[in-house]
Amino acid sequence: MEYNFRDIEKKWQEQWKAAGAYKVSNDSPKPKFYVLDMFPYPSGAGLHVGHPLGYIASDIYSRFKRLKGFNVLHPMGYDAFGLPAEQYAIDHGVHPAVSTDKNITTFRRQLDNIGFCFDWDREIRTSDPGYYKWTQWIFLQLFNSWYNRKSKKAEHIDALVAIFEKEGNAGYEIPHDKYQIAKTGKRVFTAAEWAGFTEKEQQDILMEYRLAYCGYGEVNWCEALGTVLANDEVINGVSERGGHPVVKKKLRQWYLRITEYADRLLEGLDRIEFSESMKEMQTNWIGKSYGAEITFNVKGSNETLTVYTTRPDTIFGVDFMVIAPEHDLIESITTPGQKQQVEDYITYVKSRSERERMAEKKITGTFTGAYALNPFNGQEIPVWISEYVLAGYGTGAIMAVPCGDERDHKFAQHFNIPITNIIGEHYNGQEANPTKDAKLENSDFLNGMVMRNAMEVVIKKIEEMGIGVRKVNFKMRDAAFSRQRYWGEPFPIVWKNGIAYPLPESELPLELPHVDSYKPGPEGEGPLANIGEWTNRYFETNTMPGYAGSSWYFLRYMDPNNNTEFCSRKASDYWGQVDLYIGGTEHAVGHLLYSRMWTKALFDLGYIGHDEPYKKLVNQGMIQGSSRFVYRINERGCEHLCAKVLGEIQLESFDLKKDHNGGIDFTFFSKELNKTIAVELTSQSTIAKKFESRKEHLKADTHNTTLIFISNEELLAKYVQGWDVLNSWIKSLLNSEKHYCSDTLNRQYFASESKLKDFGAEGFDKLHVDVNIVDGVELNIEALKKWRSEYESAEFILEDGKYICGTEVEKMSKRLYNTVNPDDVVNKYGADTFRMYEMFLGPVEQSKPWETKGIEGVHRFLKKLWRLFYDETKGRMWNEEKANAAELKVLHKTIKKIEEDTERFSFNTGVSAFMVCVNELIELKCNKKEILESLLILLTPYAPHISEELWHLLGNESCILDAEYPKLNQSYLVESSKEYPISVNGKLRTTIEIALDAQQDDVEKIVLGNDVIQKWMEGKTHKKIIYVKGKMVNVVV
RNA sequence: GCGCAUGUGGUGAAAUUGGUAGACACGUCAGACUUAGGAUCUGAUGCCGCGAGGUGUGGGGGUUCGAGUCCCUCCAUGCGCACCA
Repeated sequence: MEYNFRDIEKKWQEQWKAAGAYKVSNDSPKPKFYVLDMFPYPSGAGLHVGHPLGYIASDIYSRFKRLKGFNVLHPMGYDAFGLPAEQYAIDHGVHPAVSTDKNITTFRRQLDNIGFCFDWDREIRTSDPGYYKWTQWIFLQLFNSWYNRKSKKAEHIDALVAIFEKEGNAGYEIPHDKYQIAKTGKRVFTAAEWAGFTEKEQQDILMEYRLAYCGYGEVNWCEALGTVLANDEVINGVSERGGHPVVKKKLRQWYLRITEYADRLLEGLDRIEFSESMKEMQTNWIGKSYGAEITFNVKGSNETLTVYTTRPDTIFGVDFMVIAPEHDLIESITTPGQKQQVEDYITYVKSRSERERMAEKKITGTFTGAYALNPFNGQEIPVWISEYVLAGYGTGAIMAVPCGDERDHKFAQHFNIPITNIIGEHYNGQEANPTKDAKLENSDFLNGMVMRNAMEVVIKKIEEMGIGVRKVNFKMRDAAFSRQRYWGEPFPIVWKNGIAYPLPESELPLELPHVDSYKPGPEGEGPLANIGEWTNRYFETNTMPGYAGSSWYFLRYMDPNNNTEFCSRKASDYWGQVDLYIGGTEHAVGHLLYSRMWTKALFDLGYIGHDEPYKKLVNQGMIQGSSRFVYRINERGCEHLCAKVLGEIQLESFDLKKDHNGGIDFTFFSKELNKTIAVELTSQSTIAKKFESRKEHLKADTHNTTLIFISNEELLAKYVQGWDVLNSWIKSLLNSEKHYCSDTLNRQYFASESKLKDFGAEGFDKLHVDVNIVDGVELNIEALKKWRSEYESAEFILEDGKYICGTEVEKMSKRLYNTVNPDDVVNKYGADTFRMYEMFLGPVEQSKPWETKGIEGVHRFLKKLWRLFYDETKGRMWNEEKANAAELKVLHKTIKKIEEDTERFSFNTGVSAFMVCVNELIELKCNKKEILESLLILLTPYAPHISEELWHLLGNESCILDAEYPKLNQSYLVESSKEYPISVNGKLRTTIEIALDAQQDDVEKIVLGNDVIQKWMEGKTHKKIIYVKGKMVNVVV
């Protein structure tokens, strides 16, 4: 009886499905455990081996917890709205719903192949109206809420209206600190004023408070494509597709007021188990800083310039100001002399994406001609514009202190702005020093004060003088929450007279209408603006962004079929937080912040009982592709090769030179033969024509020229036969009296990696080939010929009879032909092998390239395990004898290791522990059911199919998925002595077996009595002996 | 540019708390069995050296009896940076 994984896996997958083995109930006496994978987007390319990495990890953990007696929720679904489907629709005319559906079917089939324990009855899709009804509903809750800074939580907007009616907004500042009420030009109003506002005026004000609000924002607008582009679709100011110019354009956008939650998002990080780096990324993204806003007068103007600084202590080191190119003040303060320059600069900046502006190493900027005045000493400070200052952060203006800030320093050096040193010897004149511990100099009333302490003094002073305020700032901006696209959730909003009215709940879901074209609407609006029945009803034409549906999906899994609520309070109270969330770091600051904010808002409004969605986060690394390349020899390669041969022939009587007039590659004059030899290399397809026309030229020739026209193809054909063949062939052509013109097949030549040196650095084209037709690095030539018809007649320049490909680690992507389909791997080795191999590759958190080499080892392990039970020739191996101490020790060592490793997500070492265990049992010739049965339970989370099969073959009737996890018995593991490593001066010299309960004195005697140690001590006496019980001994001499 | 992560044999990696570096596999080499082997089994395998021994965790420096692990610094690679999801 052999290990027939195909039958076994098929059989159990069917039986588990029929028995509803993965069905999870919301009602169980067992403790709950919620394991979640990050929401996948079902791309058209299907799953590649990189995708399941995290799913396998979470599946193992889920099954482990289930065996440990938990009621485990482990659901799966699809983040089904998204740009790729829409782009596909634009290119191919297929409705995104249709292509998405198809993609999901493929995804599902591929997932099923791997044997996951998902409860598919709970599947959700964000594009399903039954789902997005609730996305829209939550949006309405956000729209109908405001953030009360006093109670520090979201509340219904009606409560705010009641406050306004009673007392105006004096106690509740408008969140956006620059906003002024259009009618009054002020930020504050009384109850009476409120009552006097029109509905529109009232609604405009309320919009400034809502958690989901409508405003205006700059986007990357591409006129030629008629669409808005993502930052990474813009390269060097032009669109990635088509290379059309891209400019900034203000468009009406929806936003989420996530900034109101900045402090709570920071605070919440202390209560959740994310990696430190993840918390750090979120903290940096939120970017809370403490400082001051200081207002400067502008010389000869009524305008004032307000800057935000985190270092008010450096106020006397300010040598210039830098304002963002979008800054409102530019127009009014720019002097006539600088106007043209400023305008040119702004035009340049408009073409640049924010990313480019921040990444730019080149220093750019221009002077406005204006001067700000230092409020303390009246010093004139030139005001510059530069792209490194972003309008959205702080006040969009900074005071530059070159001696303390690297970027300011570079800017000052570049534009020759004199630098004031306020930190004495801490500044070396070469580079900035951002210290806070220097004593201030050149700083008026601050002189002699340590910078750190001076901050507080300055802030107090500027507040006294009324020229500034203490200010906490956040780098985080409100989250843009709309897209000018089709394939997303429609907003349940109706616009009437410029007022946004929420659709009543009873009209949800507002379904996405059918469109015939996915082209953008007028003025940068989305495709929905093209639909009459949509615009006639004044519906919002923007749609929600990709992260809308994924911001709350973990709640829907708890209660996926609820038609009356997004998730019942009973269900969310039972399941609570996601106990384990597995996914990539790429979501660090997007999805993971947004979903945390949504959770907090829903918590504030009383819909759920917890305010952090994910208790523990494990980041899975990416599986990268290991690309393979073939090298096609090109024209330059042939020339290089020919030159090499000609050089080697070393015909002294020939004078090698380039013929510049005739376009001939090589021209020789032979004194001996008294003739000129012209060697031309060209491709077979054009050689005959060139040869004839050259012959025509020769009629008037006085140099007695012999033409040698060699095609690239023939040159390479000779090269393939060997260097000597090529060499003597060319020699014979040169010595011949006759003209020569190649006549061979037109074909491509590919050179194996080590042959490339004959063709020069640019003599070949590097082409991706499908990794699936390469065995390791050796190309399957026949498969390549079949892969592309153009390669059918290709020739290969081999090394040792093989074609060796080049390799490179890249992102795994269809485009790079380096994807490996899990279906193929599962088909060849089985799901159990695939699961264990993915884990065996290395720690889940780490990124690594996929290599199929090595999977044999894992497959071999499963076969070895199988042979402990059944042997192909000997039949049944297992017996019911009593286990001895050695066997029990192996088992319990394994129980301990597997439990620990699984619990800490160290699945790779877990797999090796199984291997060690099986190796040791084979060594002990142990086939005892008592041992093997427990081992199977341990193995179930990793390799469920083989475990279930053998479990039943041992005579069990029940399902192994709910078996009782073996209990560790420490007493089997107790040791009495240990082989200690003994070092002399830190260098390992020998090992000695010493009892574990030995005391310092005993150990010293034993060690000093050892011959090897005596030898290494070289007669010297020991200074001390370090003895760490159970670890090691070190003799210091 | 800013932020984060990662660098250990020919390869994937292990070393959980500062305590025997390279577990477990792949590959390679040698051997056994076999009509056969892309099956199975046995042994060897970081590097240098015949050996004694030396040396070795990206480079340089430091702390320590002892550093892959801690600190400083430099280098390389990968990921993210707000409309990809």
